[in-house]
Amino acid sequence: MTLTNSEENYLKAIYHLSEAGKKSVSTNDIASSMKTKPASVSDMIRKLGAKEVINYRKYYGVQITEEGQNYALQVIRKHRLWEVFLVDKLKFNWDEVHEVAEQLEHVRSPLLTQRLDEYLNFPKFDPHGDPIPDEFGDVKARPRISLSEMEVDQAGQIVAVKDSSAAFLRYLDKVGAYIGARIKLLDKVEFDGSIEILVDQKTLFMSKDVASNILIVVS
Amino acid sequence: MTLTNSEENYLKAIYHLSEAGKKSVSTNDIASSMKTKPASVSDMIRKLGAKEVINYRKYYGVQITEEGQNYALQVIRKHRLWEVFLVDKLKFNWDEVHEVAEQLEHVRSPLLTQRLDEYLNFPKFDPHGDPIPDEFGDVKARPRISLSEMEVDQAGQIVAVKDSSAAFLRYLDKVGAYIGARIKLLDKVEFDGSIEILVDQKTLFMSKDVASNILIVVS
DNA sequence: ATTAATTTTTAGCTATATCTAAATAGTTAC
DNA sequence: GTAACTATTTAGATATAGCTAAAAATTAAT
Ligand SMILES: [Mn+2]
Ligand SMILES: [Mn+2]
Ligand SMILES: [Mn+2]
Ligand SMILES: [Mn+2]
Repeated sequence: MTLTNSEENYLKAIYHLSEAGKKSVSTNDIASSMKTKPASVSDMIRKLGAKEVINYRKYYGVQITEEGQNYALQVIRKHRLWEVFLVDKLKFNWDEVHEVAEQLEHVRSPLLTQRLDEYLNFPKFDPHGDPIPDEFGDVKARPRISLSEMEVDQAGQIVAVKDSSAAFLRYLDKVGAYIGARIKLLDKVEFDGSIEILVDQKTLFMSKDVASNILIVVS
Repeated sequence: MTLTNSEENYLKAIYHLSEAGKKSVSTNDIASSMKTKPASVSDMIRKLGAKEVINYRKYYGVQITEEGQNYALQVIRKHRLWEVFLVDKLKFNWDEVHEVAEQLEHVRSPLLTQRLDEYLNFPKFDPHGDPIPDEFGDVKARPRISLSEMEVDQAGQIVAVKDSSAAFLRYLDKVGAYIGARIKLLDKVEFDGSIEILVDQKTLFMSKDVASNILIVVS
């Protein structure tokens, strides 16, 4: 069973919105995440339903099937492996990789995916800290919380970002926040949720909005 | 100006059939080279004409324009760079790369192409011996003749193959012919054009059909 | 110079992927 | 429990890319 590039993009969006198959997903949510119109989504989910990668009951949203999850995970695997390739081998900055990976993830060649994985030394995480599914679709899950959920005096390590947009990532570069950095929450302003953290002997202030897009493993 | 993937594939075919813009190309030739029908080609060349990458006069075939040649050369450049990547870095055999490169050549990212070129150390030829255009579309041309055109006792070096099909390349692997091999023509059968050559102290017999798909620089 | 053969184009159909506008189903508020 | 609002689907367009069958133009043969 094969999907078109566009079908793969929709399926991937549905997988992410469903939080790995846990929730059902609405037409409007798919439309806004894909930047298309609800009418286009209605057409597409009918097709994805026919191909049995989602269960679709008119007016009641969609659930991704087991088969759909496996398919989505293979696309995500390719996306993240290419991102690692671009950063590790071609010296792309982490804010330059997403769009290119959006294209590369659709290249169809199981041999290519396997060899790329090998060449990159079987990486477990992409440049944004997201886990890379293995060839069977298995993902190493870590218990992560967002920086905005931490308590004052708690320490931990930045392990991922929720937002992979160039604007956000360049801001993190500028202030000196990066995947792997050890941090400690120094202060939290109750009024607006903005925080003060310690990173590499430096004090950093950030808004709640920024903090909520940084993921931490507490330790 | 951007072309769709399908338009890029047609333009590349037209470029190759025209021998780098030297000849005009017929609808039927494009159709057979693209494995589509003449009716589909008529539609496509009308579109390519509108985008001014070819000159098209109904019933009189097409000529690729200057702009069309530059565009085609950039696609060819990407195709061949990816082939080098697959063979040099991912240990693909030379008969496994063409189909994958057909997909990768359409990835749109000037930065990717430039960095890939750099990463591969600015290769001048692909795994089949075809020259890789530089970023300006300039190609290093070498005076090559086919093995079937050589004279008895002439010596030279295999520099490229005309046919990149897996079947042909695996046959060459089996008999021990490869790009870079020094050869000498020992004998030629007038009746059917079949030949006998010396490669690495070994004598090899091959049909005219095979010999005409092997390109030589005489020396 | 006609006629015949070949090549090319056009007409009309299918499939994908998108859109806007209109219709309809479902949900919420009173 | 009906009215109002919101979400979703359907209808009808447009654009791409392919096909077959029929028409038209070019080229070749007599
Ligand atoms: Mn990404
Ligand atoms: Mn994509
Ligand atoms: Mn291609
Ligand atoms: Mn090649």
